[in-house]
Amino acid sequence: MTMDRVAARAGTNKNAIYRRWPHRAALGIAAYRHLTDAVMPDPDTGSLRGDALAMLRQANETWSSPYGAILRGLLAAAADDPELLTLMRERSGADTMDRAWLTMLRRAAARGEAPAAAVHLRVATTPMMLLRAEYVTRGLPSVPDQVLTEIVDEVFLPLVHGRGSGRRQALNQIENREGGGEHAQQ
Amino acid sequence: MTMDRVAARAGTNKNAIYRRWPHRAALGIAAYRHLTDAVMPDPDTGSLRGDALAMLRQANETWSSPYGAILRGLLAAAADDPELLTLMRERSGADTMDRAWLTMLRRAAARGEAPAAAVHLRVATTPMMLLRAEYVTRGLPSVPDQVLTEIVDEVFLPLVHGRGSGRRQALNQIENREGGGEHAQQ
DNA sequence: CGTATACGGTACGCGCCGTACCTTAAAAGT
DNA sequence: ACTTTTAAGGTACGGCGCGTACCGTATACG
Repeated sequence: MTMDRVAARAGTNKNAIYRRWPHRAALGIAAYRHLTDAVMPDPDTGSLRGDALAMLRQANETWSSPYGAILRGLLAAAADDPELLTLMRERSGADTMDRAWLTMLRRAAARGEAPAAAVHLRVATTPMMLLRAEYVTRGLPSVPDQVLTEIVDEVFLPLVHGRGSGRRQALNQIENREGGGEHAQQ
Repeated sequence: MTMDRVAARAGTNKNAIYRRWPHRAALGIAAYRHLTDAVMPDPDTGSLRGDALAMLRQANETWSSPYGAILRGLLAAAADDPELLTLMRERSGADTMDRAWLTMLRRAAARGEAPAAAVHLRVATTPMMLLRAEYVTRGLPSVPDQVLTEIVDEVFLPLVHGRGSGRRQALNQIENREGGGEHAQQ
């Protein structure tokens, strides 16, 4: 993903590219938008598990594609540039993704498949966060499907059902929060 | 984190550094080891919540330090080099960390604070994975303490208690696995 | 037909990595 | 005490990649 290569691949030279995009990063963001605008179909398979797996599989496929490779490299290059990172996140449709997960949870709650307390942003974003972290720790462009099912079956679904379904942990959390909550920030 | 700067800061020049470490990455790995060897005290606060928070806080502090900044930059630079990444992970004591989380869960299970089914690698690694993903999505340098408590209270503890505590989701998962398990890989 | 705007091409400066060559000081051997 | 081996510091270079400046050329507009 060098500018020279991009230019060569486009049949021209760097100059034409720098006329349209100020930075290398801007080009990457544009590529990302172009990539994400195409897809993201808000799956509705009828079960929470099916929806979650569909989302994860689609995301995994996206990030494994050649575009994804470019994206990952670009993201890595921008790791030390906070403002660039926020720009990428803003324009990347990441919160569109989060909203999709939330509506997915709402549908599940409406079906009685999940407690209402599971409709929570932190819960909704957890699977994608885990997938992202998996990308970071592995060097690989693709995550095996087994990992995706494990994220869903061993973490996401137990988490969804663990929230609000018991009174024991609710009490636990309340009484423990007394001792830990006021550390908030330093 | 340029080699010239490192050399200048060490009061010498690049040459001496390249005599000891073959790559820039090797230097970073050494720095990481030097960093992680010092700490990691396997906290035992008496409650699962306290232990988890202690681990997360300590990790957050570590990654926010100047060393952490170097590490993050280095990790970003190595994002497209799988063999280097595995080398970093092998020598980084990441699985030491995972083991610490597992023993933490075992202690909690022994105290009756968590079901035995919660002693699971995927569960144990989840909080650190979430923290890592938080670092990726934010520009960092540091994650506010509120996020850490949210990871623990909204995800980790419900997840721990959600596993094995109910028979409904167990059945759910079994019957659903019929329809999804054999997708394994493509 | 002259002019303005956009495009293609070459070349350059800067920063950084990694290496090669040279000089100098300390350690080891005789 | 003198020589030789070894380790260290210093300078310079080649390569790569980003971003910019300068130059030539084609197409649109008055």
